[in-house]
Amino acid sequence: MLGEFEYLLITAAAGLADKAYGAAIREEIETTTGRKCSIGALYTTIDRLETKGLLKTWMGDATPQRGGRSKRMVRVTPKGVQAAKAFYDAVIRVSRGASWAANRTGSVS
Amino acid sequence: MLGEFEYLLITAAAGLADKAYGAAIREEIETTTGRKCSIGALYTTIDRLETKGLLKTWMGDATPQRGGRSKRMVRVTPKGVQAAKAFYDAVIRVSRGASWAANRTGSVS
DNA sequence: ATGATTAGATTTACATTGTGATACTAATGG
DNA sequence: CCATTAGTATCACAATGTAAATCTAATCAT
Repeated sequence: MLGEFEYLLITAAAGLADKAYGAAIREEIETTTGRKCSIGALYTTIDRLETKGLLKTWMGDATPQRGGRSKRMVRVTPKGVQAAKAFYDAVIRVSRGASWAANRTGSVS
Repeated sequence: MLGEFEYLLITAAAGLADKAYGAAIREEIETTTGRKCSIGALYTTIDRLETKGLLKTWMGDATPQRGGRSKRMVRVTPKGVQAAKAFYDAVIRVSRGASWAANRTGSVS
């Protein structure tokens, strides 16, 4: 099963689509969660997810800005999407009936 | 932030209410998730959550059955409920827009 | 009453995941 | 040609997740 931060990372990367690369993903995570995302957390997790085949990464070209360095681009693989879905479904299913979860019927309006 | 298994455990315990004790929680987790819950995972996590103040436990009396041993009863503290809610909300918020998440508006039917 | 059986809890050791701190790399601007 | 800067890489450690084996005491059958 995915860890919680792994899920966050995959979700952020998926949302950024072809604009997904290390620093941008970090930015995204920080804005959507409101909490700090350390550099270490980011790249070690990217590495691990790539090893597991849930992400694919490659070096893109540099930002044409002062200091712009070659970016590590990220793409979520089908297997990654599947794992994310499994995580999400598990949380929803388990939470059914919990007082803190919106009392959903399972059907969507 | 809570880990994923910690969330599972709190949710199961909350659902069982005053019938929540080690073995029952384990049973609950296995049926709602469909995956094995090892003994070690269970009690070490209970210990950790208690240390963090998210659970309170005490020894109850034995089941009046052959081998019935004193049960370790579990109650989720207000702080525990709060942590679970935070975890749940974080997952929902972050997943907004993800292809694998049901496209919910935030309102509930 | 005594040993086998059994529900349940505990412990230990290790694997996986999460995180801060620090260092590296190369392009740009002056 | 060096200071600055966007971005990546690495390291060491903390927190979480898990399997396997063991302990405990109440009941049952004899």
